[in-house]
This record gives sequence, C-alpha cells and structure tokens, in this order.
Amino acid sequence: MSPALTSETIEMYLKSICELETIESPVAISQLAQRQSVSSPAVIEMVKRLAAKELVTHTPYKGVALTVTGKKRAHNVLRRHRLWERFLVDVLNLPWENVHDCACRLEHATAPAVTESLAALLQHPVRCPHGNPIPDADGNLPDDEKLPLAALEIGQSATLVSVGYEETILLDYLSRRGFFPGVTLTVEDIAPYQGPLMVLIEGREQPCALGREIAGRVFVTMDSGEG
Amino acid sequence: MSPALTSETIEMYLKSICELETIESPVAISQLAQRQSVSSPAVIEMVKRLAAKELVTHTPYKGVALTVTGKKRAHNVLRRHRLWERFLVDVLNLPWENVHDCACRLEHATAPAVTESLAALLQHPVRCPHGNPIPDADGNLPDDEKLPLAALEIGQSATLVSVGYEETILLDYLSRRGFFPGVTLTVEDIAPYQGPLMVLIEGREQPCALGREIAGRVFVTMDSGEG
DNA sequence: ATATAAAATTAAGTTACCCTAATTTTAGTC
DNA sequence: GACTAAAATTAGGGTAACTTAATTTTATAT
Repeated sequence: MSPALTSETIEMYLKSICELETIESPVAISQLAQRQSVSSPAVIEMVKRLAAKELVTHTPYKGVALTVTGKKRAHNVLRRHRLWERFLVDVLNLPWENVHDCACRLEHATAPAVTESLAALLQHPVRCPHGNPIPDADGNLPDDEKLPLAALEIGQSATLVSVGYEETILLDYLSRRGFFPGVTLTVEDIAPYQGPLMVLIEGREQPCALGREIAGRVFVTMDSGEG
Repeated sequence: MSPALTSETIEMYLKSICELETIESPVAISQLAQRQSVSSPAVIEMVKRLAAKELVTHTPYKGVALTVTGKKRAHNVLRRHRLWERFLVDVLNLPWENVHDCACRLEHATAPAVTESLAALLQHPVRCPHGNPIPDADGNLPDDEKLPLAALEIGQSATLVSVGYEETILLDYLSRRGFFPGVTLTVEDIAPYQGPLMVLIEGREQPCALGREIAGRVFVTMDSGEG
C-alpha cells in the first residue's frame, strides 16, 4: 500500500471551491491557488485527483466545479465549520473575530457523532457567528437572498446579516469598526472607485474602507434595507 | 521550500512514546510500530526526524526516549486529548467507550486558547473519563500510584481507578462487562496463566478475561485494596 | 563459544503534495 | 488578423511518510 489522498486535503479544497462558486462558476484555478496559498500547478494536480474521485469536474482552461457528491461533502464541511464557530463563541466565549481559524482546524477532525451532538447542544443553530447559514445534516444549504453592500445608495439603511468572506484579518478589521451581524448601518457617503469602497456608519467619525481592498470585491451582504 | 514534518505526525509519535514509556523505557521500535500501525522502517525514519528536532533520543538497537522538550510536548497532547474526552462525555453525552477515537483526532486540531477555554468550561477536571490524570497547562503530569490488577489476590477488593491502555476495542470490551472507573471489584478467582487473566466481579455470574489477551500485559490499575 | 531467532537497520521504491521554470492556451487590443 | 499579457498547463524536481526485501545486530539457547 501507499499514502492516499488525505481526507483533510480533499475537504479543504472542496470547501474553498464551494465558497468560491458562490462568486463565480466555474472556479478559476488562480482563485483556488490564492485561497489555498499554493501555486497553480499544485492546484491543477490536486484538481485532477479530485476529478478522478468524481468530486469535481475540470474544464481545461475554464475552471473547476463541484459535482453533486462534491457539493454534498463540501456542505458537510461547512456544517462542521459553522457549528464549531457557534460553539467557540457561544460556549467557550472566544472572540468573534478569532474563531474562524480554530474552526478551520477542528472541522476536519470531527466525527459525525460529534457533529450531531454538537448541533443538539447548540440547539440546532441556523447561522454561524458571522451570519452565514449552517447546512443541515443532509447537506442542504438554504440560499440566502443577499443584497451586497454596494447595492445600497447614500441615505439607505440596512441590517448587516452576514460576512460572507471569513478571514481572520478581515473579521478583525470589521470588529474593530463595529461591523457585526445584526448591526444596522446607514450609508452616509460613498468614496469614488479608485480607492476602496468607503462607508460611513451612523454616529461614527471615521469612514470605513470595506471590501475591495481585501477581497477584491464587495463581500458584506445585508437584509433588504429599511429606510 | 518543501513540505515540513507535520505537527500532527510529530504529536502522534510523541504521545505514543510517552504512553509506552510508562511501561518500559526506552521504548522499543517494534512497540511503536505496532502502536502506530506502521512498519519498523517507517518508525526508524520518523524517530530520526524527531531526534534531529531534539524531541527524542534514539539509542541504536536499544530504543527511544523522550527529551525534556519532547515530554512537555507529549503532555500537552495528552492534556488536549483528555480534556476533549471529558467534554465529549460530560457535555456531548457520547458513550464512554467511543470518545477515545474522537479525541485522537481533535487533539491535533486544538489551538491553545481553545484548550484553556475548554478546561475552564469543564472546571479544570483532574482525570479523563477513563480515569487517567490530565496534565496541567504547564505540562506537569501527576504520577499515579498504580496498583496493577495482577497485584490483587483472591478475596481482595479494590476500586478501579483508571484504564491505562485506551483503545476503543478494549474500552468497549470493558464497558460491556461493567468495568468503569469508580467500580469496586472483588477478586474471586484467578485463572491459570496459560489463558488470559480471569477476574470475577461482585455479584456477576460470568468471569471476565482481562489483560493478557488484549494488551499482552495487565493494564487495569486500582487504588490500594480495602479488604 | 557458536548457532539461531528476533529485532533493528539499511536499501530501494512508492505516492501525496508541494515548488520553480518553461510552455501552451486564452482573451483582449490595435 | 496578428500581437501581447495573463492564465493555465506541462516538465522536472524535492521532501514527508510510507512500503517490502535484504542485511546487520542483539539476545538466547545449546
């Protein structure tokens, strides 16, 4: 015998592909490479292995997409990830902006029985602390009606529902400026395009730079505005 | 750059060496190979890598021993392992005999902040569900005064404190026969050596085969007898 | 003291997963 | 439609972690 494709590696890639698919599909090799912090050839190689297992389809020079099986597996990882995040915040009282990295490690080390007991302990939460929906035990992920921040105009208010792009550096940046799910924002000004998108929050002095500078796109999604 | 010795692999080996050291020191390569379910050459190679990192010392043809640094790291793994076991049993209500495997995976994916928050949540438990002591945050592991089951004679009673050799198949075997930490046993008969060591528990009909058939040695340890 | 079984080690080879450098394909511009 | 920059891919190479087979060392029995 010989070493096999590790379950952890498979899950890491599937999860990234799943998250990137919500932005554009099929997912570009370069996007995956950036997300995984590896070279493009490494991604190509890995994608071929995943395709051999029928977890993804690879259209050369076009990109990668999850198969039905792959998507189910990815949703399962997301479920574990987001349940752990809830646990870390609600039960262990760890700070909102730090739990993502911890969950990224725990999610691959979690047996099904642990996942479901955890869900029961937390009373089957619907969203992670960053506002993203938690897939159910069958791998169903409810499709959010998302309104990106950029869709708001000056004077409009909205409630922040989720931060779709979870990355510690970004979450830290947001938490320092008062951006949490549940917060109501009013757009007071929008900076021109050459810089990052600027948004002013009610009662705050400093403008907040959001989105473009970090993820290359707007990532904060909201409920439909209320003013 | 190139792949590095993974933290998980290091910890798995250190933990095994630490556990085996309590039985015999230095630890034989073959014992490690059996425990890790890999070949002897694989262990040799790994031990050389660990020795290069000054986590173990290897005396050729004799065996392996932990350095001070290695032991500290091993105790840290044991701490995480046993805290997770307590969590899985006490908070998630998973069965006593199944949590070992779950903890074996979680222990390598646990950040220090998670470990300590977990300890606080559990109110800093002293023993894991199998009765083994939990090292403190500094890596200090209290040395149990162990009395092996084989030291008892016919008619003697004792309280089972810990099952030193944690393996799901053994724990399942024991739980089916009523062996848990805290149980008081009376040795009613001891079978001859050619078979496994036999022990009768108070009020039970069936003899229980313990020790030799599974681990090759007696592994159930007790408090000092009380009659 | 020598023969021998068992354990330890070395030798040679495999796959997973990563890299850099070179090449090919695509997409967009003039 | 040819030119070009960027993305994708192939080529070639490396280490970690494993394997089996062959060899060496140790322990043991006669």
